[in-house]
Amino acid sequence: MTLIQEKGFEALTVQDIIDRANVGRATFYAHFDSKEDVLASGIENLRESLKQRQRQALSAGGSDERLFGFSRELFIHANEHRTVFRAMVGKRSGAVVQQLLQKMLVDLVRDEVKATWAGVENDTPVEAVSQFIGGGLFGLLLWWGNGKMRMPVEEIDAMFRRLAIPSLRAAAR
Amino acid sequence: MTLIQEKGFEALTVQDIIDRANVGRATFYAHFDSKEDVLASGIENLRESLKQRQRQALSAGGSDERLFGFSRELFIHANEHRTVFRAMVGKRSGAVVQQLLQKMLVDLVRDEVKATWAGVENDTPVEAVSQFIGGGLFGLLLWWGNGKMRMPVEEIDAMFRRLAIPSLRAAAR
DNA sequence: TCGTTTCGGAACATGATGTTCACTTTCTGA
DNA sequence: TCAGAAAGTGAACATCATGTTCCGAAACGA
Repeated sequence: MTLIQEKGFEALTVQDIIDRANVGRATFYAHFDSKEDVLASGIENLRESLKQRQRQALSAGGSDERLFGFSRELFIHANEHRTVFRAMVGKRSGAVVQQLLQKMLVDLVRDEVKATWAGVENDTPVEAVSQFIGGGLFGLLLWWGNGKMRMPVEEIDAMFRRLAIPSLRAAAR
Repeated sequence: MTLIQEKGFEALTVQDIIDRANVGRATFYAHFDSKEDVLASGIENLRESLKQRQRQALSAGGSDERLFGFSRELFIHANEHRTVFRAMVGKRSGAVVQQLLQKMLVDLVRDEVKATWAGVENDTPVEAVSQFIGGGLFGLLLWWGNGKMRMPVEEIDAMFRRLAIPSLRAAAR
């Protein structure tokens, strides 16, 4: 994470990593296939952390107002770790990071959609809605993160919910 | 494009390009900075082509039903060039291509949002809505394209409109 | 403590990148 | 038509990142 903040993920090299980690080259390749692989397991941690928060939010709320309640946790999380977050999401880190992050978001959204649509009739496949809302959320997150992030968490989250929930409602029939 | 279909963009090398193009190495670097640069100008062509279609759609329609009318053109376009499209968007081509494509889509959406929101009061910045809807559209497009694309153009387009238009409506106030 | 597993790091093969250079081809306009 | 300008050619090169291999050192565990 420190290294990503310093040079961005794109410019990062395996040599940088093993130097910083005081680890031999062979050792690195015994554990990871590539720097992308390292990133993937890093993202896996993030996913777990968000999942945790999502579960909390779901069990705490439950009312209709908590639809996509995890989004608030997401924005809070991004805001708390804004230095790392902006390094990951910024121009210098490149598209690979973003792809992994988006996939993670879509997964989170899918769980939510599945949960709230249990037994509901609908015209639109769960997967399509998840891709749409997940993609939209990620777009919003990127925009927020690449700006100066001076918009408060509550506001960007409200914005997302104002955009996403009508979509979800409209897709269910 | 042919080369991307063969090996995907990621695996493509400058050597491949200049061999296929019967061009000297020095000549290549006299015109482009990198293979990404080549891709960027390729995408620029695509953007022009879509812009063209968008203008046609806007002038032809104009009614409320034509909101995001360009999306139909987009899906048609993707479907017509499905071989190239799937090569560009597929796993093998990697995240750089996708990033460029998404940026292009968000630009298209932004124009549309700006046009339909001229003078309308709204709670949500144009940019946020554009990022959300553009991101969602791209997510949908990826999902459609990476599947077998056996869902008809009309259907995926209807799906997008069913998801996006309520968002747009809800964001305007 | 001894055998097994893991680590360290140098060395190496491979392959892509981007630049330079001497040379050839193509273009252009008087 | 032709001479000078502009653009293209491809070999050669320096540089750099990747991923593998190997052997000695260290850590582990029963």
